[in-house]
Amino acid sequence: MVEKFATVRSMAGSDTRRRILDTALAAFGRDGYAGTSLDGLAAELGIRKQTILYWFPSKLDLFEAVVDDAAVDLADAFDEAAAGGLAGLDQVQAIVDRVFRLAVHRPQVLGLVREVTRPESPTASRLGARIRPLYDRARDFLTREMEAGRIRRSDPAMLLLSLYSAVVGMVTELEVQRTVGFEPTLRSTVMRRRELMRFLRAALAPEPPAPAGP
Amino acid sequence: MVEKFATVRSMAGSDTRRRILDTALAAFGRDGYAGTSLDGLAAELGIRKQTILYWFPSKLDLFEAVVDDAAVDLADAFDEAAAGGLAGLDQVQAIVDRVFRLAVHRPQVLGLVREVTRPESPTASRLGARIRPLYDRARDFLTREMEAGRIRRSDPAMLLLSLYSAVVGMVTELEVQRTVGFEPTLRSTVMRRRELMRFLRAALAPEPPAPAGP
DNA sequence: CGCCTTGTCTACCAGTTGGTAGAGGAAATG
DNA sequence: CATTTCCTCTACCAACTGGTAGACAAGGCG
Repeated sequence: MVEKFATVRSMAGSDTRRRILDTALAAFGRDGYAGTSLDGLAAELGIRKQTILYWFPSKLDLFEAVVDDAAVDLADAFDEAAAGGLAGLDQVQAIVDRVFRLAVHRPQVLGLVREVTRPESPTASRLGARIRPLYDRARDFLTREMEAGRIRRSDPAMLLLSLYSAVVGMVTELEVQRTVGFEPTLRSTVMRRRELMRFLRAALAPEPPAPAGP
Repeated sequence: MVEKFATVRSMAGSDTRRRILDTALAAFGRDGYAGTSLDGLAAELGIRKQTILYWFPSKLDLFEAVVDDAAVDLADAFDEAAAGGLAGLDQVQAIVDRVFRLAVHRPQVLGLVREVTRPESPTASRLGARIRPLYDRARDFLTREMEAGRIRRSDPAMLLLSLYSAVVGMVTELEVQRTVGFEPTLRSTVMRRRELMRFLRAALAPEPPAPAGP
């Protein structure tokens, strides 16, 4: 039992596989794991459920494949943002910009992040494991920059968690934002990003050299 | 058709209702709306599903009742935190402290917030509507404090969104935190709160009077 | 040509879903 | 006492769930 995809005998099949992955990403990200049914997914794709089960032996297998797929997108985004070799707040900004770009043209990925980080997610650890290297890199980066005095000193791991919460939240909590009157237009996204960056810059900037007393 | 609970003929019934609400809050917050089944809920409660459907005509009705119930808790928490009549960052801190306290002894409420703010939540607008007054108050507060020079000037609505994201994220993203090595102990919760407050204080503090050049 | 692999389909299945109908016990009310 | 109201239950149900079995068409290959 060797690779099913190495033998590219007919291209039709693996195209179906791709389409299933893409549609499933959107569905899982939108409706959650439990809220997504294979029948519904198949209907959306214009195929039968059994075709899905041909490509992915079970719903859980499909979900895991989707998660792995999305993890690649995320990792790519980070790699790309880190490639510039920037330092301090400029590097942070580059990453935030990149995440927002991802949120604009593949919002499903962020939706999935949200779904998969729920405590009872069926693959709680899976995206986590995929993301772990990114986390380590980010923490090392923060540690380094703190030592270089380009970022306010604090616990790097905790700071990273704050950063993560702020960014993912801002990008993800569409519904809150809608309730509160921000229509999710492209313009408002730009505004949100700019405002978030001001927020983060203020939060991260090292304290000014020597102010007054305590 | 008058109040069902005014006539306290036998207390047994309304106790059942309370128990259903509490257990359902935990279940919806943990597993989401779609991931929660009435049968499962009933089993957890040691009653039959039909008893649930006696008190709440449908699953959706139950969910809405749970949301309304949780909204009261949230509103109370905010009222209590705001009652001190503090100003500036101290008021912000009071609210964060209070939210963390809620997160410790009724974590389900925050889980539900997360579930209900999903774009496809069955009652997307419901908690939103309940929360709207809190939002308005908070924004007015920020606007006032900015004018008083106690909080860094920026778009109050956007700033509030950043704050919201950071706090709810920090309190909610348990799974991320676990993956990354923070066991959700009480001690780590205290640490998280302290670190978040340092983060927020830095982000919110008004810029120092007159620093050097750019 | 006949054979095998690949991909999609129809036909089913057992278990679960939210929900309906109504029996029956307990307690308050007349 | 009989009646009514409140509450929980048993017995169902149609629709949907994820998943299995296997038919069948299309193309590659000897």
